[in-house]
Amino acid sequence: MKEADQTTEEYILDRVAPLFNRKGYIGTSLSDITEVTQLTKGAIYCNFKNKEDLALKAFYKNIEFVLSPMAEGIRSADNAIDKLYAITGFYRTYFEWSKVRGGCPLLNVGVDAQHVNPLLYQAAKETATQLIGNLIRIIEKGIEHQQVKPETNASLLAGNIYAMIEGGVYLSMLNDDQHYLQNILNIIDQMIEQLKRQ
Amino acid sequence: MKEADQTTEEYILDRVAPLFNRKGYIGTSLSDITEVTQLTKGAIYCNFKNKEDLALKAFYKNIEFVLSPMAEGIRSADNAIDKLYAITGFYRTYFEWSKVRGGCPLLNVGVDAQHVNPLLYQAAKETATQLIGNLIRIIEKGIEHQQVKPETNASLLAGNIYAMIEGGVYLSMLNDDQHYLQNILNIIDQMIEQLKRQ
DNA sequence: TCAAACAGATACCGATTGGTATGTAACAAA
DNA sequence: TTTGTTACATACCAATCGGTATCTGTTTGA
Repeated sequence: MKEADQTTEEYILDRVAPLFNRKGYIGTSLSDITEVTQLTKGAIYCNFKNKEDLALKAFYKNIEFVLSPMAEGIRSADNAIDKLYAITGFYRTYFEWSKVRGGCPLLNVGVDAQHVNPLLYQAAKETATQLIGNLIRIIEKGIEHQQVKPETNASLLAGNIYAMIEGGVYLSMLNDDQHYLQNILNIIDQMIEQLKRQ
Repeated sequence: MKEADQTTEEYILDRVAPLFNRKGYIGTSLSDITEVTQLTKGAIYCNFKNKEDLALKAFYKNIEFVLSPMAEGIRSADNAIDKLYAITGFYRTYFEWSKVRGGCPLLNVGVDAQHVNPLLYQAAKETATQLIGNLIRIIEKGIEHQQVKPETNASLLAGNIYAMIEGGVYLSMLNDDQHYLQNILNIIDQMIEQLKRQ
């Protein structure tokens, strides 16, 4: 079961994170957790303070998992426009990629936890802020290095792009049809093209 | 408590619907329900088959409530372009309007119920299909009556608009800041403006 | 070699879950 | 007035909830 060099904590998180992503905080019970890990409550509470602690770490695990391929794509692009295209390129694979983990954890937790678990909700909020912040910085650097039109409103554009992406993700998940997300990414690509300083 | 001409069933739904919208299907317990209605389980199970039946009817109640002002706006516009502007105009009030009910029921149930309650999930899916369908019909009628550019892809555009709206709703709810939605609606208004057949 | 430390299993806790069987009081039809 | 029906309350059910105290077996350090 457990991989050779993996701690029990990591093993539990690996098994439990997709569960929380799918069924939400309240919807995931401790018996679900013991079943999927094939461990007992003793083992769980030895490695995590409580259910909330486990759910929070599972959320970060999910975020790290689904977004990990994006960072490399951004880094390997050497100008702002290509970095933006790297982001939309990444999200073109996102539907299938995140589906195996139970969908987009940012969307799931942001909606699920809002009136249910303040800590999880705060984590989702901060993650979104961070993602949009990264986008803002890319655009601003692009303006600075004269790759992007100087009149561009970076934070406005970044917010719009992320709203569009999450909306596309939502509709695609709801209908189990990735076209919604793909079509939105096409629109974003058009917006990026018009950002270029010629 | 109960309004004069209101049946007990309607009274229960009125009280319970915002609860389900906020806390989700599993997160809303029968004791939450009896507490908010000041009724007993006997009364609840006399008027509804079970929790699932109640949650489903509560969802439709929520949808009807939050979307009811939109229909009138659309109907009173006499051409496709103005109908589309009526939709974005409605969604400019949507953040504050839906907030008192616990946010957008379509977003909440679509995300909450997916791996938890097939019936609710299906209801959310069908509601989204219906909303996008309405939008498609408006655009197609606009093409037919030569108000909208004939080369417009109605279903593509309708999907994009709804994805953008739901994405804006999501980010606004997450950050408790309606600017995200407003900014997206500005983009959609630009898209509508470019739809005009001149 | 022995004791302390630790990881995990077992067994249990009170509280709460969704649901139901029965009771009761009000009303409607005869 | 009687009788059947309805609407809701009460009281109860087994199952499950998150969490903990205790036990056991292994590992580690002196």
